[in-house]
Amino acid sequence: MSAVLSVLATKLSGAVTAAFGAQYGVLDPELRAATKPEFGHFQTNLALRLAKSLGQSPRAVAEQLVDALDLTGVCEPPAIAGPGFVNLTLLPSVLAAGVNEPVTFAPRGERVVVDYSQPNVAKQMHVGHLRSTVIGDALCNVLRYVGYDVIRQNHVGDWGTQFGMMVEQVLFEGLAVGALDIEGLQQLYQRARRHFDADGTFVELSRARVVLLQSGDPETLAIWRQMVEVSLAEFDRIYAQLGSPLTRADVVGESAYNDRLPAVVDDLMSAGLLTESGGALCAFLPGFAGRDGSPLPVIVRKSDGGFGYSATDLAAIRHRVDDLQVDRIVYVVDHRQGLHFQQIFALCRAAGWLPEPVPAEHVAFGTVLGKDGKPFKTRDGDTVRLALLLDGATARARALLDERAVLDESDRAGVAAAVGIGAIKYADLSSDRINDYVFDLDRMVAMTGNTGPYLQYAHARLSRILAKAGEAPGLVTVLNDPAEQRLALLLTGFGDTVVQVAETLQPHRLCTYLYEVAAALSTFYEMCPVLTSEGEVRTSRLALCAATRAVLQDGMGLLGISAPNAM
RNA sequence: GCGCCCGUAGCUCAGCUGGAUAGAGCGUCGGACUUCUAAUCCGUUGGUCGCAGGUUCGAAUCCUGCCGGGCGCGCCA
Repeated sequence: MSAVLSVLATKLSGAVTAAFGAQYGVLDPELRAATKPEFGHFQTNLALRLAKSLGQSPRAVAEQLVDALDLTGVCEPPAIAGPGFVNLTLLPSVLAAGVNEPVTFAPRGERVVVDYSQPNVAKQMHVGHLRSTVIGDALCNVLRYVGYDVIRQNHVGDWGTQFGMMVEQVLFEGLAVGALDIEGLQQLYQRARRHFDADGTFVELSRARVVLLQSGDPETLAIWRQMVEVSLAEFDRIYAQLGSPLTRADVVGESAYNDRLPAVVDDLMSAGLLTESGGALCAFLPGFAGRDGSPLPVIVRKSDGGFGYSATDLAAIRHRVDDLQVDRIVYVVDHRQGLHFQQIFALCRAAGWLPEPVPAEHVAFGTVLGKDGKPFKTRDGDTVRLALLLDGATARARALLDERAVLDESDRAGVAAAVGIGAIKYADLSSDRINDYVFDLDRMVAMTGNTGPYLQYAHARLSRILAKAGEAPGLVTVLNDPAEQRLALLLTGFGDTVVQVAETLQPHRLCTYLYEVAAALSTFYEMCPVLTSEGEVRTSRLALCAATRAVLQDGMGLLGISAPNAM
């Protein structure tokens, strides 16, 4: 809570205690942003809440509350309105102090793992990975900002039966894997798949090859490593283009847990949590039922003796809790895996691997759709390559920059990338992640309304003003114009908004907030001349510009969107 | 069949965890550039919050039941 809000909350609680007794003073002061500008800055609904237990009318309660409330030096005299709302309006000086006060968070001494992006070796990254990566980056930034020690984990799909098949196909073709690119790998996979479906002998060889891989056969591992390397190199390029901080150091693929899988089975077995069913080792947990009402298993070890993805996820949780000592685990994975994570979390709790105080959260997100309302694919039904989408957005941004011709040629490429990529990211982040959304470049790059470019434009305007002013900004002291007050009030809410995002893991709340700031800035920009104003007003407005620019820059930074100084 | 999610203006979405006459953008229509970048701003238009009950001072928000849509439900991840 911002300093201003906590002062108000304390005063309100004090007034309630004084007027009605200590038993009511502990209530949530119900401080909310005013619903309309004419109602002031904040409102409290305490009087309505208290009316019943006190056996008095809400307005009578409100009057007593206001009588007991001393807000001298903080607010205008409080006003009672409607059925019993108490409206509070901060003094301009208090509002100014709130803007001047920097937002800082002390380290929490808590560690969080964020598991996200999760592309698959030998497959092109697609829009699903885009969502996970963009949302995951934003959440990492926000969590770190509010004081968490953040560990990124990219749980790359680099292990499993398909690699036995692929290695076998490589040997069959006598292929030099290192010479392939990601597209070549994907085609190799498809050839292997067809081979596997058509040739029984190849099936046997593939299965044997999986065993060789998992038991560490040098030749098999060498080929597998080359496939991983080709894929990681491609992921590195995409992350760089996307502006994601993910690196090789964050990659902890499924293969990393291979050595720990037997222990997962052994320990579950000792704990009496495993049942043999159809040759597979399964955990049946209360509350999970399948299609016909029969118990739904978590398959920990498959009937062929291999480990499934559940075993890997279980091992990962143990590693994170025991070795990384985390206090919170976050998975940014599409919503279709909701049931899977419920089962994994429940099993870990049952096994005692995931202590009660450590929350494990599935940050679910919806599907990216094409304009036809179906999952986003090419006309041929293939997944759309991420690199091409990013190029497309950047090209459109470039076309707009060329048209406007405000930037030098040499600056346009960099800004076009920032704007194009920013547009895609913002479109992904700005509505509640649980919703599906339609990938429509036209709309994203239209750059009008609630879009990334709108925020960037506001920031660029501020950068220009501050550069032209040519002086270090001072402090906000004068807030007379309604446009100034509106902007200042919004700026004081930055810290609270970021905290909310850290709690709910919903980045769109930050988007909504930043859009409101940018819109308020635009109005201020129209109504209040800065450079041509004089004296203290000019100084104060410059400071307000600097504060707004800082919030926009920090906020976009948290979203993973860069803010050019001109566009 | 069971479970999770979604349903708010013509379209795309918010709605701060129960508060005032439900808000933005796009679109429509009408204004504002010799003035800090008009990728902007100001005004206008537009809703039976899927439907029906319930809870209470008060419901888009919480509960129940329906309707419509998406997704998931044993060896893929």
